[in-house]
Amino acid sequence: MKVTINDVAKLAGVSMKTVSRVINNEPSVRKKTHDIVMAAVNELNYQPNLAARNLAGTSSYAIGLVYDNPNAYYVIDMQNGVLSHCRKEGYELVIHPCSYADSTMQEELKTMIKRSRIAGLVLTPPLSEQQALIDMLDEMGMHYVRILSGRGDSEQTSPCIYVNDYAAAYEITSHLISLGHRNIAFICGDQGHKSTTERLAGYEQALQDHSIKVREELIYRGDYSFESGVNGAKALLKEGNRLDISAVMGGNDEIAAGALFAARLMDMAIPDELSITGFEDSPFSKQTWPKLTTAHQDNDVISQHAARLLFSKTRGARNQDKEIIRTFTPSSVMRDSSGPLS
Amino acid sequence: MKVTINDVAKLAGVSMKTVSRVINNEPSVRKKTHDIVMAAVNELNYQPNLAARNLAGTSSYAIGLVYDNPNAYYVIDMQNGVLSHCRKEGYELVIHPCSYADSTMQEELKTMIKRSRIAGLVLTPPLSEQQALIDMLDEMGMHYVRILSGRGDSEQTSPCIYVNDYAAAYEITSHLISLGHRNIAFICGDQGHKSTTERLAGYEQALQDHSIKVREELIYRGDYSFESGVNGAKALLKEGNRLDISAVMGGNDEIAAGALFAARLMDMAIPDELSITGFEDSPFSKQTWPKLTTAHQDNDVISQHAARLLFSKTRGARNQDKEIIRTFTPSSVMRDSSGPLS
DNA sequence: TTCGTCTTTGACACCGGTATCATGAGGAAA
DNA sequence: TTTCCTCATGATACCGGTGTCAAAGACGAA
Repeated sequence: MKVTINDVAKLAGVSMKTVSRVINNEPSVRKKTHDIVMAAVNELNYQPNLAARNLAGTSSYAIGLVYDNPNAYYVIDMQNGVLSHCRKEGYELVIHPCSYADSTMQEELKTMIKRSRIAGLVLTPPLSEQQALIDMLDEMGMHYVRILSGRGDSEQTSPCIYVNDYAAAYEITSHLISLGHRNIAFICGDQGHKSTTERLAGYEQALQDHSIKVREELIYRGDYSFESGVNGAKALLKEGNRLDISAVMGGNDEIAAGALFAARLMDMAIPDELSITGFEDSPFSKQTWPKLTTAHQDNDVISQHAARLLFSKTRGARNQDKEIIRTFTPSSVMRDSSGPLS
Repeated sequence: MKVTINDVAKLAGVSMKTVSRVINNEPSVRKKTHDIVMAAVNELNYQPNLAARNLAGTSSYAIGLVYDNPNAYYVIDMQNGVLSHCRKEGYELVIHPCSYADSTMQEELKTMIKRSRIAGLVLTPPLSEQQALIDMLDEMGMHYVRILSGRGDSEQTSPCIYVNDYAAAYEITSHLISLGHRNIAFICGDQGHKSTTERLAGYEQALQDHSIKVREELIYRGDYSFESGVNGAKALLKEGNRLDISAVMGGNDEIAAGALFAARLMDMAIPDELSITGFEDSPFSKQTWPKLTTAHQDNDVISQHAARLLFSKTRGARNQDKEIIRTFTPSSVMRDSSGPLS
């Protein structure tokens, strides 16, 4: 029933160590031997036992994906990207959802790492921003790759993948300005998240570069939820406020969808009376009415890159230290929820 | 740095086998010994190495979640439910997304099972309906729990969790009828999926029970996508069709959202001119305008139950064979997309 | 006290690979 | 041909637990 390395060795007429060498692509194996062994591997349909490898080897064949993100689409994208790389390399993926507000989170993560002998971690925001967590991992000597909101200008010593939310927000804001908008409101996501700060910063910089004053009363601080979008839009657009808002930028698509909902409640025509934009290009941003203008970030590519980076650190110390840091900039997608100032 | 069972044994002054007995809750360990060992375990913060356990033991400490479902919310719910149980029991979860249309799917799954020494599987629809897959698992002697669309009336020998889509569709249809609707259209999801058949059957039965003839031309066969909802609604509501449709039931929320979008394109007021209903109660069904009437299925509970069922099969053969089958019936949630016939 | 029986504990092989180091084979230089 | 060196291969310990079976201990009855 189950085929072990010994069965392969016997069939190939070599020692098990040679089989081990072949399946691990180690050097010093004669081409001919290699072929004989591979033939045996294929004939028996041999699959190395992960548990045995993890137990015997110095580094394990499992990596972890740690996240605290309510966005199902985001999580799935991350998983799929990392997983596709794992399969290619014969690794296992251990997913670890957790809550960054939970005080036992660090201990639980530590436990998970010890139990499963994790070789490396992919950290997604906002966990990737938690210094205490990073310190713990450094102390443990764990390998990790962080996905962060940022501009990639800092000199990191650990591998990072930056998502340039600043530039994306700058672009969207500029777009709105080019459409004639001057009174542009911004509904922020969770306070304390780097993405919130970065997106807001991009927005402010774009305004300033176009000589538009940043007005604090146009900034609503909420969280990354639909409800926050509804409430933010209601508060900003309330009659009597006289803020003259002609465009609302949402911190993400959910917020934008909420703003859309609120606008509908207030009988405002989108985009004629009000432009609304989102962030992240979630699938549902194409399913709202009207379809959302937003910023597309390629989570598939990002997560695959993260996995690749992690493997290059984990495996041989070959081609290391180059391209430890990489920056992805989301690109704006113009759809129907934004239009010229009327 | 890393604590092994031997360290614990040494500290407790017993043999490693005794420690093994204690952490596995085996019988025949004196209370006093048990306490001494546990004290040592806690003091050293010992975590048994999963790889070693998997390698040495007869059954492993990993289960798999197999799915082929484009709905991110659904997948996340399933994962979380199963995962919460896994953590409780000290198991690892191996997620295995795959495509049921892919001819290599079965081989890949087999490979995964062999590599990771999976103790059991949770199968979600539509994979859980594939007889060839089930046969393969039976042949391998794998444990599995299936989540299926069905009414739980068949005499299954393997553990199943039924989601009674039939009853849910019946309920929603009846609701629409009670609102005065007579010409109710139905936009189906993927052909060949059990949920499609069941939901359609519930719809038809409800019509018949209210002496309304089932009209084939009111049934649009598409798939579980937003686009399908758009196209279906367009086709059904096309001017000149003269079908007199006053309500459209979507096979799931995405279809319903698509129908909503199409209605908007055609300038139809919802629910005044047309009622629309969905299925599944995805988060975005609360975020459309108007909010969708739909059927809520408790995926958290379902997936937790699936995991529990699997563990009871995997572990000791203690309390087995009772409640191999369980049926959950989604409950309808009335929101704003459905209203009385005007 | 002594014996038999049941309970508790320990010694040791084993799971299926990897790591280390020794050994054998083959080729170039002397 | 012999010597030396390098490359290819194999023998064996080991990773950290579990399973088996035998030994030791506890306890009641004779």
